[in-house]
Amino acid sequence: MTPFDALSTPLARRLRDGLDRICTVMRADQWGVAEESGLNPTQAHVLTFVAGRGATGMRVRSIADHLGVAQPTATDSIGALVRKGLLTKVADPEDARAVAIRVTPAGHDVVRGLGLAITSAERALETLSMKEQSTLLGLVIKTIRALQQAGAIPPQRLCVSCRYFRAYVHDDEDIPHHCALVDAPFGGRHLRLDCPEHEQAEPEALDAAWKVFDRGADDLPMST
Amino acid sequence: MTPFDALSTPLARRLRDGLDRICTVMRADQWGVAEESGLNPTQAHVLTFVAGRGATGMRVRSIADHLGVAQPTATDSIGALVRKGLLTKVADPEDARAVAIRVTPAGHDVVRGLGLAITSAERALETLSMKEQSTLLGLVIKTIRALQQAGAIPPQRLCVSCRYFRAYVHDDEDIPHHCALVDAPFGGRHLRLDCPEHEQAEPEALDAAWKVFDRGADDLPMST
DNA sequence: ACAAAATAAATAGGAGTCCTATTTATTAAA
DNA sequence: TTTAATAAATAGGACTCCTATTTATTTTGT
Repeated sequence: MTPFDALSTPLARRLRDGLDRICTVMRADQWGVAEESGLNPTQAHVLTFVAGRGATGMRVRSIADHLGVAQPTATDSIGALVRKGLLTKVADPEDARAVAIRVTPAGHDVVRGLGLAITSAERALETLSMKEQSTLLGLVIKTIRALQQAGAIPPQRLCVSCRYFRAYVHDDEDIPHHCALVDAPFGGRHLRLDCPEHEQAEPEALDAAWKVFDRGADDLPMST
Repeated sequence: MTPFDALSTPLARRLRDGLDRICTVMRADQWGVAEESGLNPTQAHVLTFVAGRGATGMRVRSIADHLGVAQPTATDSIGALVRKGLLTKVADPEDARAVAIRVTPAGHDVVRGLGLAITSAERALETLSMKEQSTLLGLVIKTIRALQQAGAIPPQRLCVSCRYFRAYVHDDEDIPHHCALVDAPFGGRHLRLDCPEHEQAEPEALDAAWKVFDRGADDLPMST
């Protein structure tokens, strides 16, 4: 039918390479943003991660896993942040081998500053239509799920893997989902990738939820 | 209607953060792949970039721009690759200030090896349906265009910006586009992000092509 | 033609990433 | 309890990545 099927690189490969291009920009963006706070991208990443989760203190290991780097690398970056007074390390009461890493007040200030920046990647994504953005979000979430299932990244706090999530339970196609925690309907464009209120659903429930989500997103009839 | 519109982070921001998660995996992937060849991700990136374009020799500046790093950083990495015998630097005949950087035969061998690896990101993308992958490709391309227009990345050799590209000229919805260079129809799933045969279209033609592409991808009638 | 401005790349200098391998504690298991 | 597994730190080394500056050329404006 067309010679392209045979000749071109596999679709998934091209997709990966395309995402890689976007990643390049994001790295460069991050230097710009982080630098204003006297940090580099890795430090900024560590700091915001701990700020987002570590009210009670994070372990070195989970920080390393989240960043996708070796544990000594995380130790390095945490050290740099401790030196700058943005993180503290205290003994973990539950395990004498471990440390609990927390953000200092100064650290929280920096995190706030980092959050204000709008990067060129974000601006580029804003040029897509709402519908496109929301489609893209769905596809990104599915990709993250696959990565999670493959063990390539630690579990994320996704709406779709939450016990309070109910996929496609409303007729309104604009906001077909429901969050049982706040007891409100919402739509694909509202799906979160890292919800603080997330509570992991049971495996069977999770499977079922994903199935509904998969079916719904692809080719749902346009009404009811 | 739903409290989520008011409460949640902007869609583009969540999208960026989601892509960021995928980037993290890709960085980690790249360590694994590159390391087998005795390289690190940056070196692998430089090497494949030069191999893909630099038959006649690349400038330090374009390599730096492609990687999104400062020029001295590119000098560093090029130096590491020259030391390893994978790149060579020769005086540029057109400009005595510049150098032409080329891949050595040993370098080409390494590039071949790098290309064989299948990363976990690629595998994750393969779990999406063909339709989803091809939708995602379209959205990635649009995002790259926006980044290009904002000057955040140098021009890519995209089908859609090529003078041989004809968007939506065929009735067959599976392969609606046409490449005038090879004179064959092809579909969204075949779109390239870095085609060696690419020739930049004139600005007005480009605008027109993008317009057709934009309209087509979003909500084209299902037949004819 | 010629000083001034712009450009190509290298250098200097320094903080910090990132790795593997190993060591030091502590906790869990056989 | 030995033995294993785990949490984190250390050691050591190659390189990334930055800003600022320097050294050559080219390009421009007069």
